[in-house]
Amino acid sequence: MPTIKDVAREAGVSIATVSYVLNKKAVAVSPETRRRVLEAARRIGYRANVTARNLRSSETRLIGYAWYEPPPYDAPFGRLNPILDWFAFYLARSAEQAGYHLLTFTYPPDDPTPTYDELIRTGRVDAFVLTGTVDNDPRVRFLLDQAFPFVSFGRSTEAWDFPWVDTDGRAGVRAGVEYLISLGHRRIAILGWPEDSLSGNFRLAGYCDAMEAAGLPVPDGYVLRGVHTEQAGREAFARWMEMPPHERPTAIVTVSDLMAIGIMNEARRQGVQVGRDLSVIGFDDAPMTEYLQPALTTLQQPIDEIAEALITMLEAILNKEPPAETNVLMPPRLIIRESCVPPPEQALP
Amino acid sequence: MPTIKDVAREAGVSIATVSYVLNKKAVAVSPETRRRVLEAARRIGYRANVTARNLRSSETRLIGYAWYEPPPYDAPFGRLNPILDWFAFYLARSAEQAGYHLLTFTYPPDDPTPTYDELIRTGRVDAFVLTGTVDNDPRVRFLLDQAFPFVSFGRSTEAWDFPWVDTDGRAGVRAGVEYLISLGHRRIAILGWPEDSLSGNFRLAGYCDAMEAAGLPVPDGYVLRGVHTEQAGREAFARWMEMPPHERPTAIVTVSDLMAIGIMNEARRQGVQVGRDLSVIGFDDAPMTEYLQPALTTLQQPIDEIAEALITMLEAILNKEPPAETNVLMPPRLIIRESCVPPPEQALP
DNA sequence: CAGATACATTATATCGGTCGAGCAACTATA
DNA sequence: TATAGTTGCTCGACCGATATAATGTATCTG
Repeated sequence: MPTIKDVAREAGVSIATVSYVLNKKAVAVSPETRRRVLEAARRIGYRANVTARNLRSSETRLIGYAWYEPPPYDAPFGRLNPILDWFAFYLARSAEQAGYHLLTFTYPPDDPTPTYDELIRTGRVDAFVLTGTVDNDPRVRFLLDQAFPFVSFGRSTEAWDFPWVDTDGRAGVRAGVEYLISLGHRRIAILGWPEDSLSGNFRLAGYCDAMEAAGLPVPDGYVLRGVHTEQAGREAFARWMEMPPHERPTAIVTVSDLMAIGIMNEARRQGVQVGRDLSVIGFDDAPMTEYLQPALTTLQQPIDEIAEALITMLEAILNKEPPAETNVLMPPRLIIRESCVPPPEQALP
Repeated sequence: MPTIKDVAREAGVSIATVSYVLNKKAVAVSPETRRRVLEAARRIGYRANVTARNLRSSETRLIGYAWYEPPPYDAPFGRLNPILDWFAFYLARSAEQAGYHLLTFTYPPDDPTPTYDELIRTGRVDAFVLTGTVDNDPRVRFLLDQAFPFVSFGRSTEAWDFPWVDTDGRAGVRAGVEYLISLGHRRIAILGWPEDSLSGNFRLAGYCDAMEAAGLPVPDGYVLRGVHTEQAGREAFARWMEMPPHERPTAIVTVSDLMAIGIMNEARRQGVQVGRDLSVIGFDDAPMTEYLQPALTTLQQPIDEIAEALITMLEAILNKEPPAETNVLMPPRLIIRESCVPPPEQALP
């Protein structure tokens, strides 16, 4: 590969001049010299070596992004992560527009900090983007502690002040419930995540908002919680079916497509036809959900916009400018498909 | 961050000695000095700066891996890429074990070479891993031309000699068809990809292998082709339903889960019950396919092993050792679920 | 015409490592 | 005892950029 020396020799100037011309800094260079340098650089196909540049400027122009460690390959429910693959794509693209690249790495799920620590100490990256943050997240704690630049897709412990962008699950679920209400539903139930799930609780709050605003009752048993599995969806549906017909929900909101699928599957097994007798809303717009029978109405996270907002935020931080905003909520998009219909005349069979 | 100078000062030796100790090179260092250096490095938490090391050794320890450019976010069928997200994870993990990291980047789908060229010329990466290679792939051509190190998940033009690992789609589909034959099927059809698809043709060849080996006829109309959409699956099924009942296939093999879903959806629409009246096999084991009704029997690509094999290959290439093998086929795993059953007594309704 | 000023360009230190060459001090050999 | 070889460590070039300080040259001023 040609170096700056080759360009200098070719153009008959010093390497400093070449550097000035190519970096268009505020140093006077005669038009003739500039032309000669540019021409020489073009001719020999010169491109500045990033490693050398990075060493000099003590940066890397690399943003660390960790994959989730998936459960063992054949674990049930293990291979469902419908959002993050695309998120990484949009993140990479936004980063490139800002002159950065993504360095993707993995870490053992039990203890992430040594991996982050090593990347910091060896000067591998300039910053991190976190995903899937939870309450009391050890990565957030560690990076805050180290005062190392990062942004996060997702919130964490409320008292911690750090830059994040998150899907507004509360507003999203609220919009979903309002949509059901607009279809005529009054008996709407929700299947959430366990109580220790931050985002699960936000989404649940959105349900409560909408029900309260519409003056609809939330009877005992309408709010169920379960882990992120298809099985949990089946079980929740079975529980609702145990209620007397005139008390059963006519519509169900969930916090994930996977759980919505469980509900749909169990409903079919029990002879309840989703999209006719029952309405269901998922969350995530996972691949394939549009091909379910009926196609699933769901809340799509605006991961493209989230990625862009995160990079904008990170850029400001790395340039030591004050970021415009450091806590951004993005409303999900309600993707209307076939699984929601007006409630049937009489209660469920 | 502490540098090698800090360690040298702390230990009372020269930076060269520190370097020798820490890199355990074959240079004589007294046990006492070694101890002092190690102790000093430990005490101040020294880790060698990778940028400096890389500049000196003119390498980056980074492997470039490009994402597919997905179609616009809301394009139909656009967000289906069930394999590559996990592949990237396994690739990153294998790379880390070999002392490398993954640099992920994107490129405009119409012209990938400038992006690859830029990464090469700026010395951003040491090598590339390609995925989704096609016949006459411009990236393969370009990298071969530049003699830049790379390995590929997937084959390309047969005459080109380059290192690749691929799923043995032929063996996989053959195994799938043999499984159907073992269930008692004799009228087995296949839905493949258009003729210009390399992997589609390999998979089709596996179908022919199995049918021929079992002495089963392949009547006109049993081999259909279509693009990678759910719609293509629906259309293929409709075509088969136009055949006289006693000629219709009792089992269908496909080259992708998405097309299998199309077949299942159209079958349901026409009152044919998959998993009772008809057997269907997919390809990929996409997320969610296990929750379809019936759960889809499919061929799972061993992407974890493929990623590992690719990195092993690449490591040898980068160390300028002759790689053990440069063309490796990995058989897919047949994931048996509910969509395949013995053929019904009489022909399809 | 000396001296100041602006402009254009170059020399060189620097970033933080690696590694070949070289130098003491000590041991082995003739 | 002189020479050669070994061991243990240091010096300094080098990787390829960037940026500061210095230098050379032309122009302007008094």
